[in-house]
Parts: sequence; structure tokens; C-alpha cells
Amino acid sequence: MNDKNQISNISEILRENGISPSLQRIQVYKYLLENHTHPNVDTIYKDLVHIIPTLSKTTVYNTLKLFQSKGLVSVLTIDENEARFDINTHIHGHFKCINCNKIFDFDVESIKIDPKIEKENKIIDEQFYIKGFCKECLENEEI
Amino acid sequence: MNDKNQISNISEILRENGISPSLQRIQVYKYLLENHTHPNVDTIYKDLVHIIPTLSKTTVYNTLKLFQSKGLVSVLTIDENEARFDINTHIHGHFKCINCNKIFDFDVESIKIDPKIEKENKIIDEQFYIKGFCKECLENEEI
DNA sequence: ATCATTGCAAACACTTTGCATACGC
DNA sequence: GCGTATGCAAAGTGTTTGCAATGAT
Repeated sequence: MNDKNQISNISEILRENGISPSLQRIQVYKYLLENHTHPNVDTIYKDLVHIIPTLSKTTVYNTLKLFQSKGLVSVLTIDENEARFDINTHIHGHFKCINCNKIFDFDVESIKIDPKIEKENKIIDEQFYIKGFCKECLENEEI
Repeated sequence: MNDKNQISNISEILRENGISPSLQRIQVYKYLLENHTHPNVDTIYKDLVHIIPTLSKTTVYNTLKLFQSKGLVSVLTIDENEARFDINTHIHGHFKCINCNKIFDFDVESIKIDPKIEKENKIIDEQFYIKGFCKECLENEEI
């Protein structure tokens, strides 16, 4: 798909979710689609300001909050200091290395919880986090 | 168990974990033992300052960080704004209502993840969070 | 006497808010 | 033209840091 088509696709997705597709919103969405790296606000801002020189961090915050309220993105709170963002796809887990701070996805095959929880409450979002030392850190360093 | 016994028990637990049992540390630990309410730092501080009038918030931070590093408590990052604390017991999930902000525990019967994750990395901590609307809010309000 | 712990105040970092400017239909 | 979106600057808030005072052995 060429860039023009992709942008009109994104515009369509945003419109379907009740969001008027401004340049900034399209670019933030495109960024999250293309970067499944759990970026924080600062990273998104610094990368996009090259494309939109007038971009402000406030707009990034506003946009992400808007996307979140429409269920387009999920907020990872695995990091104690700052929010990280992920395009909403299938449910998966996040592993954070407490040595190198890398966050990576992993598949979750099934989670069995007390069925009453799902029956009695309305679930909007689920997150499964694991923290520890990642493979690379275990191999490269004496921990 | 009377209070004196409990305090010497807590002292023992701390000592076993390489922590010298100061008055402040004992009281923070006791508080977490008796309040499974996922308190934040401010709540712990405000409740304990009645018992230890000279207590400072810095000490609460220091103590919790120390406990965390020894694996005595786990830090919940389910709340985007602030850390919440829980005495480390068996693994269980946390549900946070996005309407009333209450956090409650629920049983997790099993979580099946890609076995490679457990084999290749060293897991220190696991957290399973669900956000949504709780039973009471669904019953009492039109959401 | 020495080393660890406490606690005050200041600094930090992420996030939100207020408001004026600019944009889009 | 009018309502919405943007973006700057300032304020807010949870947390950390520096350092002096205190406490324990």
C-alpha cells in the first residue's frame, strides 16, 4: 500500500471512531501502527516533530488520550515512571527487563480467572505484565 | 497474637530479609499486613504519622523501595498516576474500576504463556490487571 | 566513634490546565 | 464565521536527591 492510500485508510479508521482526522492525529496513529515499540510520549513527539515541525507535546498527550477513550490504543503502565502506548490488537503480555528496561511482547495462550469477575463486572482492558531479567541480559552480564 | 508478639514477629521477618528493624520499617510492614487495600504512599504516610509523629514521606518511600528490593512487597502500577503497594503473597489479579477507582483482588486460576518466556528469561514479578466498571457502579449508576 | 537511618527542602520528570492562536467546514 | 484543534507557558503532582541531624551498636 502506498503512503497516500495508507493515510486515507487511517483517516477512515479515525472517522469510524468518531475522530476527525487532523494531520497530527493521522501521524500519531500511523506512528503507532508502524512502531510496535511501546513508545512513551517523548519518543513519539521527538520522532514526529521532524514530520510536523510545529507539533507540540500537548497535542501528543491530547491525541493519545482521545485514542485511548475510543479504545484505539492501550496504555501500558508497566513502567513506573511514564505511560507507554500500544495500538490495540489481540491480547498479549508485556515483559519488561529490569536491567536494560527493554519491553517486549509475548503470547498469552489463556488466562483463567474466577468466572464471576467477568460476569459481574464490565471489562474494558486487560494487561498482563512480567518483570525480570531478559535473555540477552542474562547471557551478556553477570547478574 | 498480641501486639508485642506481632512486632517481634515482624522484626524477625525483616531481619531474615537482611533489613534492620527500625520503628518506621516495622510500622510500614505492619500497616501493609493489616491493610490489604493497595494503599499509595500518601495514605500510608497519613495513617502512620499518627503513630509516629516525626515520620516523613521520604522514609515511607525509602522503606517501600527497600522492601521491594527484598521482594517483601510488590508495586502495583495499575494506577497511571501513582504507585500502590501490596504485601507479597500468592499471585492474584487486580481489578480497577475506572468509575469509582476502587481496586480489588481476584483469584487467577492459571495463566498459560509461551513456555519459552519462562525458560529463557528470569521472572521476578508478574502482574495481571483488569480495568473496567465494577459491579457496584454498574448497579448504582447508568453508565 | 562510626556507620546506618531518618527527615527536611529542593529538585525532577511526567502530565495536565488555561488560554490565545490557527484551522476547517 | 463558528466550533474545534493546536500549542505555548505555567501549574500540578508523585517521586527522587542532597545533605544535615539523629540514632544504634
